[in-house]
Amino acid sequence: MSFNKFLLETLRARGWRVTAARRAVVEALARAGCAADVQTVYRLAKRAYPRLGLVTVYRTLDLLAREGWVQRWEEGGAARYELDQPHHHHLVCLACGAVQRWDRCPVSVREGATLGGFVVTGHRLELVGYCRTCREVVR
Amino acid sequence: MSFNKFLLETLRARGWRVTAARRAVVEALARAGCAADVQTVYRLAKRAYPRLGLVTVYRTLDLLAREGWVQRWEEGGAARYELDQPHHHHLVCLACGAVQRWDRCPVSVREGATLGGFVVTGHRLELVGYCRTCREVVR
DNA sequence: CCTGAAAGTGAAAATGAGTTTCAATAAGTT
DNA sequence: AACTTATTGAAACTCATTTTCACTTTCAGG
Repeated sequence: MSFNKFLLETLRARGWRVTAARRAVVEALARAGCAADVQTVYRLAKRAYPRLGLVTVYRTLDLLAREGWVQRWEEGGAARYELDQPHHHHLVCLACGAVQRWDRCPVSVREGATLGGFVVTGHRLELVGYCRTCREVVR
Repeated sequence: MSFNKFLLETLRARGWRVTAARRAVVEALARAGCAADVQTVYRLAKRAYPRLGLVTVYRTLDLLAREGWVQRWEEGGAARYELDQPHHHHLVCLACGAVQRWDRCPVSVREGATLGGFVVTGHRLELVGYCRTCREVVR
């Protein structure tokens, strides 16, 4: 809970208002864990603050992304968000679509590297394959 | 042109019909190069086969992806496709959205590796940053 | 070469994620 | 408490993608 408070207070310090809707979204995001889609965040947040609108979830996630508190990425036609945690990647199951977090980084290109004029500021890696369950079921 | 023929004949051998629409899409895809969006493929293919419908482009790209001839990935709300070429990755510019192909692979996890029950069959890597042009303009 | 069953097609309508608009509401300053 | 202005929710909208369905084409078998 302390992290959420810090996040919200930092937002306030930067001139944004701290509202019930934003509090609910931040809390939902923290509970949702890795790579939650908008609907999941919406459902969780609405539990704590029933008159929350979906639009506000989009707006808040966008705000948090622009302020650097969450990462945004796309998978299967819908965006996913997660609180900006220590550098990690994702294991995406081709059969069931489940996303697992994986804490190692097997990418040898570091921030600031220049590749023929292109300056690298970061990277996104997804390892695709089959999760333990689907591995047995499929094929 | 020979590659396209091979692709189409292989499809036929697997029981799919080779149609004018599919020929046009495959040719467009070959011309489009790296990471073409659906609209680009559609525009190119329609030149060769004017009564082509957009729906058929979606369907054909989907077929080719399922048959393993093209890679599909998502970026900025619209899917991109490209003929499955030798393993490579993409440099995505945060400012202008341009996508460049990059032929090296800095990922040390190989196919077949098992990570706590998850079997890796492949990976997708995007290096994000600023292209030569935007690097000078932005900031 | 014909022919017919089944696959494939295009147009239009439907879906669904995400965005915009706008009048009403609430945060935080005075 | 009053006031200014950011924020909100609902509804309408946009745009990529999918579905439906009546019509067309492919190609295996004659």
